[in-house]
This record gives sequence, C-alpha cells and structure tokens, in this order.
Amino acid sequence: MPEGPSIVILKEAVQEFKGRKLTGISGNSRVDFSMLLNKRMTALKSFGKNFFICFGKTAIKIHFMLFGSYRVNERRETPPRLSLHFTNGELNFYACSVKFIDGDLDGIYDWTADIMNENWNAAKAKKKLKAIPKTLVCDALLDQTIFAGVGNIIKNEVLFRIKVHPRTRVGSLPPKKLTELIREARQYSFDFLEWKRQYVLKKHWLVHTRKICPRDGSQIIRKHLGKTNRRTFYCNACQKLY
DNA sequence: TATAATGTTTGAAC
DNA sequence: AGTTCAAACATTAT
Repeated sequence: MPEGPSIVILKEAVQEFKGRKLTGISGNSRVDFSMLLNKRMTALKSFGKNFFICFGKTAIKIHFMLFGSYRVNERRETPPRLSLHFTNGELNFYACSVKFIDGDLDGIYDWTADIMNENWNAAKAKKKLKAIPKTLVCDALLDQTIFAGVGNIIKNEVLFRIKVHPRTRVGSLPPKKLTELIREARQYSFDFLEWKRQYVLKKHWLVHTRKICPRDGSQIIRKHLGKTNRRTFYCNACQKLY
C-alpha cells in the first residue's frame, strides 16, 4: 500500500467524506480521538507516504508502513485499527500507524519536499543532495526529507531508467545525472500513479523483481544495499557506477 | 509452512 | 554526544 502515488489514490478515493461530520470513531488504536467526534472533516492531505484527515487545525495522521490497508464503505474480516463513520459512509484502516496531530500541518511539513505535490521543488532537492555527497544514491532516493513519497519500487525503477548503479555516491554523479535523478524520481512517481490506477503497475516494472534486463538480456542482480539495506535490483551491465 | 515484502520508530550499543 | 543497528510492529502472498 505504501509509496506516495498510492496515498494520492487513497486521497481521491475518499473525497466523498470531505465536509462531512464525523459521527463515529472506533478501532483498536490506543490513541484517543474522541475530541473529534461530531466535528466536520475539513480537508484531506498527503505528505509522502503520510495521509491526513483534517479537522480544522487538528488532524489524524495515517501511515501504512509495510502492511497497512484500508477500505471505503467496506470491511475486512480483521478488526480495524481505526474506523471513522461519517454521515454518508465509513472509512476503515487496518494495520497502520495512527497518530493525532495538534496544530497546523503547514507549520510541520514542507510540502515542496513531497514528490507528488504540485509545489514539488527540484532545486531544493538538489541542494539537499549536494549536502550529502558520500551517501549512496540508493539511500538518497529513500530519504523522506528529500524525496517524500519515494519507496523501494520507485527507487529501483528510477535508477534503472537513468542507468545509474545503486552503489554510486551522490557526490560522484555528473551534474547532468544528478538533475536526471531528481527529474525521474518525480516522473516515475507519476507514471506509477497512472499505472496503479489502471491496475497495470507490475507489468511495467523493468527491474524491480525482474530476473533479466530488458535492455541487454543480462542477469538482474538482487542485493540488499546501503544503510537502508533494502532490496535493490539492478543491471551491472547497463547501470553505470560513477 | 517458512519466508519475505511497496516502512518507520525506538532505544540499546558502540 | 553522535552514530549505527537490531528489534519491534504487523499482514499476506508465494
């Protein structure tokens, strides 16, 4: 469920509840949300992999981690972490991290760091990357303070697209490649969004979980790399180590 | 059935 | 004091 584009899809899927009154709250979360009862939901927002259900200057923050899921006007068999009832339906969340945010989100989050946000700022990302030259590109792409919303699939696909070896250090990238990395992180995320909407995401994966390189037919390598130690798929032949 | 997977936080250990 | 790292959490398909 996690990466940024999937959260955008969720946001769109629950628009019908915007402006509606919260008439019921339940679930096995230990966080007390009773103060939100009978309040009107004012906005739905996302930052990277975080999803926010806003009630004025307060909000419920949902993060799906690896296994989280949700249902709109439907229920799974397992008990929900959080169930929100509105005047026109219900929204159920499972196996996710749930928190209460007190305060204006604009004061907490820099929306321009969100890869899916209309105000995404590539120049800021470049500046942040230049400050961490020793970091491996495979780790840098997963840094949520730089590329909020980028996850492991996007990481692997972006590096393949721009033909850069995951073990390359940020500071070793030629300027053109650095620019390309940032551009493709956003571009692929939007391609991901479209493919996910059409239920055809997996078939468009070029390296992620693949065995053979679609460019040159060589064996795709699968290793856990970097400080993040996430599984990384790459082609040694066509992805260059700078 | 055991394993691994679209992730992050926490707190111990160094 | 700053960093690094394993553990914890949680679900489901293969």
